[in-house]
Amino acid sequence: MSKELAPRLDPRAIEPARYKAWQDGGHFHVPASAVLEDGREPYVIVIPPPNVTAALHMGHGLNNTVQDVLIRWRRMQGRAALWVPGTDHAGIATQNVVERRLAEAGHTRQELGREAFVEQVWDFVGTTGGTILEQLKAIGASCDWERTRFTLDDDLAQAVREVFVSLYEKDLIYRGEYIINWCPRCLTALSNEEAEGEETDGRLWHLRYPIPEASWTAAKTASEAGAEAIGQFEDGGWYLTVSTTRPETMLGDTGVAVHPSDDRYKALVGANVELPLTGRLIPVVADRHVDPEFGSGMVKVTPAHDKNDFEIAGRTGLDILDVMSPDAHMTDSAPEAFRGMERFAARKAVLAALDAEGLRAGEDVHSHAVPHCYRCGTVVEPRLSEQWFVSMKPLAEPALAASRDGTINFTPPHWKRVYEHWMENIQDWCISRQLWWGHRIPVWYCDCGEEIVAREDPTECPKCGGSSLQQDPDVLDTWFSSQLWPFSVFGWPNETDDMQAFYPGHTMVTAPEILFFWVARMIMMGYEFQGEAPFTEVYLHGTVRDIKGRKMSKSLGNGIDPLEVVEEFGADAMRFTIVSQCAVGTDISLDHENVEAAFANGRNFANKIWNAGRFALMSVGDAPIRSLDEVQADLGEEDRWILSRLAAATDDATEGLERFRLHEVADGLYHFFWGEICDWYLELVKSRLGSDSDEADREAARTTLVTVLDGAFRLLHPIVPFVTAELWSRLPWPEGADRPEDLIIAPWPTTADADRDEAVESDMAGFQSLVTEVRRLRKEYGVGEGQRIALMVHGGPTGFFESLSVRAAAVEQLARVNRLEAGSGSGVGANAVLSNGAELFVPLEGVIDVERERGRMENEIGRLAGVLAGVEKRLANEKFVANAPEDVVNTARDNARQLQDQVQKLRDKLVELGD
RNA sequence: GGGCGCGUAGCUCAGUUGGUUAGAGCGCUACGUUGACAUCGUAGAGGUCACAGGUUCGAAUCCUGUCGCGCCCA
Repeated sequence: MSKELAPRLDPRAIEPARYKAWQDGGHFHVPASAVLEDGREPYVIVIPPPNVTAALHMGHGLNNTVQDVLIRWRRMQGRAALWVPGTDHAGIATQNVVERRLAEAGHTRQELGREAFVEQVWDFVGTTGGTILEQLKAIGASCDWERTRFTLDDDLAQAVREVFVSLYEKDLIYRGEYIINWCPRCLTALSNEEAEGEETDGRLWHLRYPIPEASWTAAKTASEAGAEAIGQFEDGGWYLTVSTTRPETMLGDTGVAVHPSDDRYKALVGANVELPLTGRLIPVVADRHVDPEFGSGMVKVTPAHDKNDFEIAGRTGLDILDVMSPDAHMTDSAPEAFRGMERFAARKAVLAALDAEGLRAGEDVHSHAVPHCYRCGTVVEPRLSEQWFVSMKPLAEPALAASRDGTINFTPPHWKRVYEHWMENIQDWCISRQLWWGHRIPVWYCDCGEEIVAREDPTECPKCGGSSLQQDPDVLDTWFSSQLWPFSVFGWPNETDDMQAFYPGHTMVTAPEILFFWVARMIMMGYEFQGEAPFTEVYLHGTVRDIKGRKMSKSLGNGIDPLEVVEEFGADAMRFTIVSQCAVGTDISLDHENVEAAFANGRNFANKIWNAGRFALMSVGDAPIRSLDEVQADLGEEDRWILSRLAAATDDATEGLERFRLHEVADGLYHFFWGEICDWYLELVKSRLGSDSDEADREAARTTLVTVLDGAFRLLHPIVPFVTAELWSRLPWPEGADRPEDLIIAPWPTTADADRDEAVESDMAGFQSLVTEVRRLRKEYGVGEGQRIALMVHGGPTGFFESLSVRAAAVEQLARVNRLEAGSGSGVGANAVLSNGAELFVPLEGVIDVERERGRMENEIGRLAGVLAGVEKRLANEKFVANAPEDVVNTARDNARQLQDQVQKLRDKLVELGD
C-alpha cells in the first residue's frame, strides 16, 4: 500500500534492499550466451581497475557513477550490457603499503626474503583487497560481480606471459643498458610516464674546467672566434665554462661537447680539459645534439647520468662512468672526498670544493621541470641500468591510425590531438621493475649464457641442457598487465565464449591523467593481439576538486568520503549531484567544508521525486489503471501537454546520453520532473483525481499520471536508480498488461513524431504565462494568497478564454482567482498584456495606488519597447533580411508583431487608467 | 621553449555547429503551514559574457592581440 510511504525520502531504508534485490535477481550478470545464443547486441565496459589497496574516494565516485549511468541506460535499451569489475595489483603502491607496515614492526622485506614477503602481500590483499569493490556497491554500481578480476589472477598472468613472450619473439621486447628513470627510494626503474615533471625554481650553476697548457693556443683561437665559454684566469691560464643543474654529476663527466658546425669551438675539438676535483682529463668532442644557440654552446657530458649525454657518448665513444649507487649516494668511482655522500649533500660539497679552487662562475635562477616518482614523490635520478623495454613505434602505428581515421572517438574531442601527439612522439617503454610484487618477468638465464623466454617455466637449458637456470628477479610494470585488461578479463589467450561475445568492448570511461599510462597502451595491445581496438569511445571526465579548485587528495585532507555522503544523503543524491555537474570537459567542484551544501541539489531532487511519487501513489490508489489507448478520448489538455513534454524529455535524454552529455541529461530531466510534472501537471491534475470527479475524467488523469511517472522514472533511473525503482515498483498497472520485473530492466522509452503536440504545448504556454502574470501582480500589490481575486481576460488567441474557463478550478488553485470573466474590465485595477496578446485586468479597488500602477506599466512598456526597437532595427536592415535564414527572419517578424501588439495594448490601458 | 584549455550573476558552473528578452544550482531578499514535499511553494534582486581590435546583416559563441589562471610535453 502506497500510504505507508514516509513524507521524507530515507535512502537508508530503501537503497541497500534495492541493491540486494537487483543483485539477487541476476540483473547485473551477463553470460556469453546472452550474445552468442540469444543474439542480443552487447554493450561492454571494463572498469578502470582501482588499486587493490585503495579506499573509495570521490574520483572513484565520479568515474563509476558515469559508467553505471551508461550501463544502466544500455541495459534498459535491451543491450547485453556488461560492466566488468576488478582491481589492479598496483606494484609499487601495494609493495610500499606492506613495507610500511613491516617497518612499523621494525622489519624490512629484505629480512623476510622474497617468498615470505610476497606471501605477506597476498595476505594483505586477501583481507583488504575487496574493500573498494564492496564500497562501489554502496553507490549503486551495477557491475557483473560474478566476473570480478584481479590483475594478478592466474588466468590474467597467463595473458601477461603470452604477450611478453609473443612480443619478445617479434623483437618488440628487448633487454639493454640505457639511461632510465630511477627512484632511489623505491629502488626501481620507472617508465617515462611514471616520472612526473614538477616545475621547480632551481639553479643553473656555471663551472670552470681548466684547459691544460698544451691546448692554450687552441683556447685562444676559440676565444678569438667568439667562444663565450672560453676564458682566462688571472694567472693567464685558460678555462672553459659549462653549466649544470646537478653539479654533483660533474664527478662523472667524461667529456665536453660542442656542435660540429660551431666554428667558435672548432680549434678545441680533440683537446683535453681538466675535470676539477678528480684529476682526470676529459676530451672535447663534437656532437650534433648540442644546441649552439643555448647558453654558451658548450655542454658537459655525463653519460651514466643523463639520457642525452649517454647518446652523445654512444656516438662519440666517450667513456661511461657511473658515480652513484642505487640509493643515490656517491660511489667509489667518485673522488674519495665525496664517497658515500647522499646526492644532495654531494651537490653542496662539490660546489664548495669548486669554490675553494676558484672554479665557480656564478649561478642563475633556473626554472625547470624536475622529475619525481609518481608513487613516493622522491626526485627521480636518471641512471644507467640494464632493463627490459618494449619497442613502441611499430605498436603505435595502428593505434595512431585509429584515432586519425575516427575508429576511436574521444569525448571531449580535444584529447584526440593530445593522444595523437603522444603517439607520434612515442618512446620505448621500460617495463622491468625491481620489485617483488607483480608479474615476474618470464625470462631465465643459464650459466652457459643462454637467455630463455618461455610460455612454460623451463626446467633445462635448450642450448646446453643444464638445469641451473635463474629466473630474472624483476617484475613487470603494473601497466603492462593493465593494458591487457579489456581482453585478459575474458580469458584470453584461451579461446573463450566470453572473448567471442564481449570483445571488442565499447566505451572506456576514465580520467585524462591515465590517457598515456593506460588508455593508449590498451589500444595498442588491442590492435597487436586482437587485430582491433578494445573500445571505440573514450570518455574522459574531469577531476573532482574542492571549493578552492584543488584536486581532492588524502595528503591535503580536502577529500569527501563518498560513503559518508551515501550514508547521510543517499547514493541517489550523490549520483545526481555528480552527474548534474558532469559537463563535458569540465572538472567537478565540491565544497569539502560544507558537504551538505555540496550535495543539497541532489538530495533535494531525490526527495522531490520521492514526494511527487508519494503524492501520486496516494492519489491514484492501487486499482489498475487503463491503457492510454482506452482513455485517449477523455484526455484533458494538460494530459496531452505532459505526454508531449514526456516525449520531448525522452528525445533529449536519449540524445544526451548518446553524446555523453550527462550534465545536460541530468539538467533536462530535473526541469522536466520538477518544473513541469511537479509544478504544473500535478497541480492541474489534483482536482481530477478526487472521488467526486467524473469517472472518465478521473481515469484519464490516473492513466496519464501513471504513464508520465513511469516514463520519467525510466528516464531518471540510470542517474538516480534507487528512488525511481522504489516508486516504480508501486505504480498501478493496466490489467493484463505485461510488466517488467524491475525498473532496472524496463525498456528505455522511445518516441514517435506523433507523440509531440506543438499546438497543445503552445496553448499550455499561454496558460502558464497567465498564471505567472497574475501571481506577479498579486505580489506587486501585496495581495496574499489567502485572498481570492477576480480576473478579467480579453483577447488573445482564439478560444483562449474558453480554455481557461474549462480549467477554472486550476486557475483558482494556481492563481487564487475565484471569479474568471471575459471582458476588458474597467475601474481601478492591475493591468497586464501577455505575450500571446491576451489582456488581463484584476480589479483591486482600494488596494491599488493608481500612480504606482501607472509607473509599473510605463516601466513595462519601456522594457518591451526597448526589445521591440532592437528587433525592428534588425528587420530594417536589408542585409539582415537578405542574408539571414528564412526562419530567423520569420521569428523576428513574429516577435516584432507580438511586441507591437503588446506595447500598443499596454499603452491603451495606460490611457484608460489616466481617465 | 612547444602544445592544450580556461576567464559568463556573490559562489560553482552550463550555453552543441554564430541568430533567445544570456541560463541553472547554491547563496541572497520578500511573502507563504492551500492536505505530496519547509530537503517545500510563490515572486524578486543580481551579468557592459576578462580587456582591445577584427570578420559578419548579426559575436558570450569565429579570428588576432593583451592581461590573468590552470594543465600536459620537452
